[in-house]
Amino acid sequence: MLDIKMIRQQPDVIKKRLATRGVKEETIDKLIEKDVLRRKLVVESEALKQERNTVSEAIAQAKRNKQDASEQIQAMKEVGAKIKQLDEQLTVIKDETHDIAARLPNLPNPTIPVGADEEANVELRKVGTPRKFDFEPKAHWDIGEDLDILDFSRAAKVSSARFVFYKGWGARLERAIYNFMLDEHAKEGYTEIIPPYVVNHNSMYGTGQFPKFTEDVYSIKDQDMTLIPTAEVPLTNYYRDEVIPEEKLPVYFTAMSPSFRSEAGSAGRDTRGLIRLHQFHKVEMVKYTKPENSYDELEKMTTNAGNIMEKLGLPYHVITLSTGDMGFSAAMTHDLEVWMPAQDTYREISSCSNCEDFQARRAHIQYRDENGKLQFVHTLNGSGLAVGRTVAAILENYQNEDGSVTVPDVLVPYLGGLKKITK
RNA sequence: GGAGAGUUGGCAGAGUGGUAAUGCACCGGACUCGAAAUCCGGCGAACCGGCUUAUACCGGCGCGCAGGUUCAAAUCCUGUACUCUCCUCCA
Repeated sequence: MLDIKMIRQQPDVIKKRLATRGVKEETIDKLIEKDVLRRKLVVESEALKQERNTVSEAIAQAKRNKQDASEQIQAMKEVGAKIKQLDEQLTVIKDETHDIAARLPNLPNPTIPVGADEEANVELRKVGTPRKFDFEPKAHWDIGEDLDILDFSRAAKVSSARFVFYKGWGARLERAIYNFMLDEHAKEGYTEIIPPYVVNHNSMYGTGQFPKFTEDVYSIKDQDMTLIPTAEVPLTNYYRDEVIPEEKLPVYFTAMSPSFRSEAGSAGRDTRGLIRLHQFHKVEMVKYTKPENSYDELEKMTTNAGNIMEKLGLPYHVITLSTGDMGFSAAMTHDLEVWMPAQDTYREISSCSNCEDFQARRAHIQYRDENGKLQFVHTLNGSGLAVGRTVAAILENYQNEDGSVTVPDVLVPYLGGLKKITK
């Protein structure tokens, strides 16, 4: 949520910056127009309420003195009716204002590339060198099915397309990977959390998924319950409606959780393999920081995600997303993309974002500064990493010509000493 | 699933229709070499608006949330969320 006072004070600046994210100027004009009307109604209503309070006090006084107050009571009846009418108008205009404001994306950080889509993203750095294969590398879904460690067709039978059974060493590999990731994050000072995987509407609103993106998630019918699309939701809402003691900041959380996504609108994309499923595991990192530290913390978080890949020996690069490619709540996002040999390209495996005070404002997450004033914290979130995509990357990058897959050294202890997955 | 109790500042806690006590904490002052104790005064109810460069000031709102009754609601009525206790069930 953006600060309405800021929009009121510098509408042109806001329009210009939000235009880079596809927000029309008319939307802001409409918002401001409604805000003007809202404040006009507030002033009118409050003036009448003040009168009512004053006269009511006089009525109370008269009653105590056993005097007649019927004239004043009669007058207040009319005032009361007028107030009711104004407040009804006010409720409508408030809802309308909120509907617009709640759907405005965050202001992009001024330093990020401006562009309509991923074409404008900028590569920050490249880490590791893609391996040269002296045979034709197979896609991870073929490797997984040949080794009988991934089963997509039975998942389609039991559930639907875009689900998978991990089996045997496949399941074991998935578990090894997220245990490894959680252990690494613990070393960096993140507190491990196992959050609820189902959350209420307020939580979805707090992180910015609702009201705009209800189509992208699975909600339970007739209940205020939604399957989390990412652990970011419970982790960031942990401190919703709270004032965090200053000395606790920054707060670092990490959690492994399933993520559920309806993938509405992505029909036909990544239809095979582990890349785009309705349910996948992800190790998430979330931070609450003071405003002045949030960008340093974003760099650190991006490094934390990158370190996982380096330890796993996976080549990757880091990009900064352009204004048009960024998620709704983010002010700046670094994506980490892992090298996928069979597709001969980099694919997103992590996304680290600084939301500044956008989510904190929605979710009312504050701290008291040295002057005792309430300030919104900054919130950050990042994947560290998407586990299914990590499995895919390992299968493809570590495959051997005979169809076996070498286990990355750091995972060997997590797989009971196994060094190679074979048939 | 059934029954009951509860939800009021940072914390504790009073308030059965007349417009949110009190204590602790916090801030200021007195006393003191200084501190503690004591005394005096004050702030403080996530918020919104007016006037402002900003404070200050003024007003509204505000007693879990949403409605209703009333000139007037923490208080009465309806619905609902959550917490706790007991019963039932359960990994």
